[in-house]
Parts: sequence; structure tokens; C-alpha cells
Amino acid sequence: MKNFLEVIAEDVQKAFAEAGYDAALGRVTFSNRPDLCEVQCNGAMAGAKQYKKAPLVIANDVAERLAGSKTFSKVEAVAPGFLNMDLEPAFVLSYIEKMMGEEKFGVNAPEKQQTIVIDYGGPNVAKPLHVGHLRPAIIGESIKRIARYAGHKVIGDVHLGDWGMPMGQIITELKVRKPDLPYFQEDFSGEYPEEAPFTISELEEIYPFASKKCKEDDDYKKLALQATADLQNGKPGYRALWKQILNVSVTDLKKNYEKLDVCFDLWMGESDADPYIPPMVEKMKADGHAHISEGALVVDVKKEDDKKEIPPCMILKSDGAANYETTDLATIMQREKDFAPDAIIYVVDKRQELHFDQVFRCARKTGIVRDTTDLQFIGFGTMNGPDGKPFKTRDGGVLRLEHLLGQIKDKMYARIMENKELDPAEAEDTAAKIALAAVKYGDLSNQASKDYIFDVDRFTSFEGDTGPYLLYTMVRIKSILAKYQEANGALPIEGRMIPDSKAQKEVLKDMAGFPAMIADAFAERAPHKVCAYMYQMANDFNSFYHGTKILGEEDAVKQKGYIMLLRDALKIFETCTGLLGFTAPERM
RNA sequence: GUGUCCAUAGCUCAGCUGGAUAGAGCAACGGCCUUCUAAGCCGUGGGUCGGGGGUUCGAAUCCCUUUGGGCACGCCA
Repeated sequence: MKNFLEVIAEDVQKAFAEAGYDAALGRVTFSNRPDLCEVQCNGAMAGAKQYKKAPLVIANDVAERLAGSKTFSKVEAVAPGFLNMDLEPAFVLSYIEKMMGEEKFGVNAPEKQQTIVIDYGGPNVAKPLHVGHLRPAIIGESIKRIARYAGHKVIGDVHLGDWGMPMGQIITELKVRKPDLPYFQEDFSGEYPEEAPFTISELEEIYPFASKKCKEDDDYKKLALQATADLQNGKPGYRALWKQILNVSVTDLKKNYEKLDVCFDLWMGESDADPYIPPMVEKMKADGHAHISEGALVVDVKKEDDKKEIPPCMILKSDGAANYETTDLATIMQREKDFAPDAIIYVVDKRQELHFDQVFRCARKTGIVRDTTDLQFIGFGTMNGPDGKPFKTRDGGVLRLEHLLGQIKDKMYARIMENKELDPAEAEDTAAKIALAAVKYGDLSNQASKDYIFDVDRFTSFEGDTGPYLLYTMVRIKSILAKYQEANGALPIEGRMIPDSKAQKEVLKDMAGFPAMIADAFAERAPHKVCAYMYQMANDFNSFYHGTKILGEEDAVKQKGYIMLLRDALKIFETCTGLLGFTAPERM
């Protein structure tokens, strides 16, 4: 169905046309002066030059023709040429009834469904998730959900860092510590054990240890480089051991992402792109795109109109090894082959913009990507502490994600137990939900591209524009619906009412804006628009809630109308929290 | 140095395909709980939209310039 403002604009456009003006001038927006009107059209001013008439004259011509409209309860032309209109409550209700009758509340299936690969996360194997992984996970997950809701086929890929030097370092260190393992016996011909020879905590200790040792000890580094090469060349023992590292790590990563309610469709990594590298390099050489520069194999990606020098894209390092540009390019090939996507979206730290610019240019120039595949870089800003500097622990280290979430959850737990008696198990679950909402909303309500200040105290104080405020609003609704159901046996499925108060009408108008908001949030890849929408609607709902007795309403028809409004509002709210990646508890 | 992003209330942020008096939250101050969850609602105060120029009937929004900051700039990912 058409979105709310489009439906309204139809009338206005018709009036413009009837009055002898270009119908396109009849664009309508929500008013920026709610004290004057609900919706406005500025087309008369835009058309003044074209028709050599005073804007007010045009506005009056149009207003006259809108006089009998069933859409508007008020139409007036105001100097210098504004068209100010109020909506007929019955018209608003009719839109809501239609919209709520649809599965996706008025959001249309796209004209052409796109296949979109979204690359977010990017954790490294054998390293715990830390706060730096929070933003891509939260933002990527939300963009994925919004795109999916908008009707597209979306594939979320974690794109693990599982193939570089760190793997060789871990293998080398394991060999030092446990040389008797079968993985290290050259002539071993049996089955390698099913059980991994280490736990995740050991891995997390081994990797930084080995990494540090490489910097201090050149011989050790050579061993690690050799191990990396052996692994990549397919040495059976190393491959088997690597698979164990991968298994143990991925199991742990999945557990942690699950706590964040972040779910990847694909757990592929750099290693999966490896088979694509040799043919890719051959093709680039054969096509004459790649050449040797300063010992490395590169592809020039400069363009005539560049304002700055863009360094060439490096395909192979001077030692012949792959680097991250290589794997990113090969991954594009792999995705093209597997999915032939319409778009690949990278949700990555914005500091990597130049790198992706080079990779995208190189992919285009060498033709490893189809012209129709949109390569999109969505760079997010840094998460800073309250001091405005990059978020660190007190002693300057990196904070593990699970510790951060744990701390916030504990705070929430303490807070809900303060003045309520709740079953500890339920309180635990509720605290986790509120904590997740606090963290995710705190992040997503900012524009992704900007740096933002992660202030635990502010997020956990949950007053005002926060996740918990939204949950609280939803919990209030749930509570009323539960009580109504208890008293009446069931919730009504029909009986919506024409709004009988300003506040109620505001809530309806908010709901009516849902499809347009989704379209906008998808087009802009902007979860913060979902946040802003929800917050506005929650404000209006709470205002309505305060002025209206619902369970105490004696007129049963009216009460039913209120309950329907609550049901509808809750559906919209739940859809929005679903898009942001958190859920509301039953009580809090 | 070059490029790029940013600068809006004391603080944290919206608004930026040009429209009327620039909006929220926090903090401050004042009201509202025998009534559906006060994690709420209602209200007050608080702004040369970094500075300067330009385009326009109209600029926080577009262009130029300047100041201050962040970030990036071939073999780490």
C-alpha cells in the first residue's frame, strides 16, 4: 500500500492539477509547526516563479479545491504561501485499519528483491571478543534485519579472521608446549583425535603469548612464518590442528554473539577465500592489470579526477604472500560465485575506508565483480569513553565484551530488585533484556558514522531517551493487555475507534508513519531512524496513557477501542525492537 | 603535507534532497502517585547552529574561505 503521506499527497496533487498547476508541487510533509497544523505543503512557494504568481494566490487556489475533502478537517492558505492542513480523524483511522491488516503493516514488498551480503563482525579466531567488536555486531545486525524486513534476501557473514600469521603463531607455540601431539609427528598416518588438545581459555592465553614472542625472537618468528606457510600449503597435521582451533573458537564466539542476539547466517572466513587467490592472481596478471612495484604485485587504482594520491592495491606482498587486500578481493570472488549478490555491504570501522576504496576499485577494474553488484562501505565511528577518548578499562586494557555486558546486567539486576520482589530467575532474564536494550539503543540511536560516547552510567540510569524507557513503555502496554485479558477472557480483534483525543490521534499518526520510516531506514542503512521513530511514538503513547483511563473506562465499546490501539501500538513497537535487535520483558 | 570526516543549549545527541519561532534527553528549577508500573507525565529557564563571506524571496541545511579537532595515507589486519 502507499505510505501515509503519499495517500495524503494524492488529494493535494489532484487539487494542484485541477487548479491548473503542476501536480508534482503537491508534496506533503508532517508539519514542523505542530501548533499550526498537522501536515503542510510548500508547493505553492516552489511554483511561484514558474507561474509568475504570488505564492499565496496559488495556495488559495489549491485550498479552495480541497474544501470538501474527506482527508482533511482543516485546510488553510497562510502567508507567504504555506498550505496548512489538519487530518480528519476518520481518515487517519482508515489508514491504520488497512495498514494493521497487512502482515508487514504497510511495508510493501520491493519491486525487485535484492540479494544482499552483509559483512560485519570480523572477529579473529583465538581472540576473545572485546568492546571493539560491539559496534559492527550491533549495527550490522540491525541493518541486516531492516533490509530483511524491507523484503530483501539478506545473508549475514561473520567473515572470520582465521587464515593469517596468528594461526602459524598458535601452531608454533603449541608445538613448543606439546611436541608429542600427533599433529606434529611427520609420519603420523592414523586418525587425528576428535578432542581438541586445548580449551578456549588456553587458546586465548597462547595467542597473545606467541604474538609477543614473535616480536622479540626472530628465530621463533621464522618458525611461525613457516608454520603459516605450511598450514596454507595444506600440511595435514597442521590443517587438522587448525580445524580444532577453529572449532573451539567458533563455538565460543557463537556463544558470545548469541548473548548479544547477533546471529550470522554464514560463518565463513578468510580461509574460505584462499582457493580463489591463485586463479585471481593469474587472471589479474594475464589481463595485464597487475604489475610489480617495489617488489610487490599491485594493481593501479588511480583515477583522473582523484583529489589525492590513491596508492595501488597490493595483490601479493614482495614475499609472495597474501595480505588482507588479497583476501578481501578473493572473498568478493567467492561471494559472486556463491550468491551473485546485488549488493555487498561492509560494516567496518571507518578508518578502513581507504583500504576498501582500493579494494572496490581494484575489483571493478579487474572485473572480478559484476557491474551490477553494488559494493558499499558503511564505516562506523569509534566508541569513546566518558572522557571522549577511545573506550578502555581503568588500567588501559581492552575490555572483554562479556565482562562489559556482565557489568551492565548486574547493574540492571540490582536496579530491578531495589523496589520490586521478583523471582530471581525472572529478574535475571529481565536484567539481561534491559541491559541489551540499554547497550544496543545507546549505540544505535547515534548515527553509525559518527564517534560516540559510551557512558555506562548514562545508559544504565535509563531515564529519557534510552532503551529501557522504550521497554518500560512496552511493559506498561503488556501489563494492561494482560489484565484486560484476565477480566474479559480474550483480547478483541476488531473495534478500533476514531481517536477521541489529541494524544490518541498523535499515536495513530505515528503508527501511520511506520512504512515510510522503514523505507527511509533501509535506503539510508540507518538504524538510528528506527530509534528516533520509536522514541517519538513512545513519548506520544505515554502522553496518551497518562490522560486516559483504559481499564477504568466504563463504555465497553470505547474500552475496546483503546485496547485495540494498545495492541496495534505494541505490534509496531515489537517490530521496531526486533529490527534493533532486542526484546521487551513481560515485567520490569 | 595531502585527503577526509566532524563542530548545533553546561553535557550527550537529533534535525542537513533549503521553508514559518532550530528540537530531544541529561543536568537545574516548579507541579502531578488512595486510580491501568512515577524507569512515567505536565511545565519553566537555557542557543550569534565554531568564525567570515556568498547563492536564494528564504540557509543549521548548498558553495567558498578560515579556525579548532578526529582519522587515514603500499607490503599489520
